[in-house]
Amino acid sequence: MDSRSAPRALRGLPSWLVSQASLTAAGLVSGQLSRTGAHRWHYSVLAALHESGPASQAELGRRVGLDRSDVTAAVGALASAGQVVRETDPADRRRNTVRISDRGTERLQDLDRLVHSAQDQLLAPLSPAEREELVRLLTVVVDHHGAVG
Amino acid sequence: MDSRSAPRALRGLPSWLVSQASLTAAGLVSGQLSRTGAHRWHYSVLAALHESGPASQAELGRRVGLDRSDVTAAVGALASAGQVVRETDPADRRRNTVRISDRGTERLQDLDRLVHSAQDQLLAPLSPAEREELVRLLTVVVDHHGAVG
DNA sequence: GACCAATGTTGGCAGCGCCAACGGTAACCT
DNA sequence: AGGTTACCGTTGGCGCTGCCAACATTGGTC
Repeated sequence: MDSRSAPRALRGLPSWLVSQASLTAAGLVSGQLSRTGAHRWHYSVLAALHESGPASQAELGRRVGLDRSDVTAAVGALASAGQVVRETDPADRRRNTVRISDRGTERLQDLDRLVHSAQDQLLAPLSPAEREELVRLLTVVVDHHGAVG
Repeated sequence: MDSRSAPRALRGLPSWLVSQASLTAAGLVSGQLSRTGAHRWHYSVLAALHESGPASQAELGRRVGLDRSDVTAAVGALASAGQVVRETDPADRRRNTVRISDRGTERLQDLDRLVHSAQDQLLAPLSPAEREELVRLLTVVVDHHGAVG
């Protein structure tokens, strides 16, 4: 589609713009990650583990905004690939403690490069100052609804 | 989820922010529209027809960024509800000319109110100037990829 | 001990964007 | 005229996402 031909009623709509932007963003990120056969939650989960340390699956889901059921699948896949270790927490046998492995850390660095290059593609038409401002505004919006709604 | 607890690696990612924002935006819009049993493409299609006049389904799809197959379903539903009239173009019998009906125009006004109130909810934490700037930045990004990619 | 809450897992659902294929129609071109 | 190419609408399907319901297990609470 040539988005510039879209109705002004849509083009002026923040929800429509953000949805279109999200679509192209997802395409760019997936495009980059697919070069190594990775998916988006791959990166999210590894990044969360690397940054905030081991966690239960439920906790992990809260961090990155994934449903428990989806975390189960994600962690399962990562564990099969040896990028993550899953063992039941002896202190609370309901929990599975998940921690990132060395291989997972290496993997994360690869994905990091790919994801960031996708960001450059996405924000290509914006100046550095504009990119910063966009991130700021989106953060305000997301935080507001993450906390309130 | 409390998005403020998300890993900084994700929180700083434009693609992640835009995806989260899109998700809440879609939720807000759907929430509003669901009060009248409408969907998002309902509004898109009616708005496009109202603004740019009758069009074939393919043309309609190009305008609002919908696949031909999805336009078929959307127009079908709108036609059953009497909000749109679909008749084969005598000048080119491949085409279905779709035009908005009076009932469709009324309907559009209702949806317009609902959609705009959802925008207010979405942008609640932003000042008018910030809202304008966000729309501008998103428009630049969307236009760039709509034209290039 | 009885009750409630949290966890992980499985299975399913709906929306969205996308693609493939088909039959019907139109335009082009030699 | 015929053949090729391209467009159109329709149907059916696929994959990804986010979500919810159920269940069994385990922990905490009264």
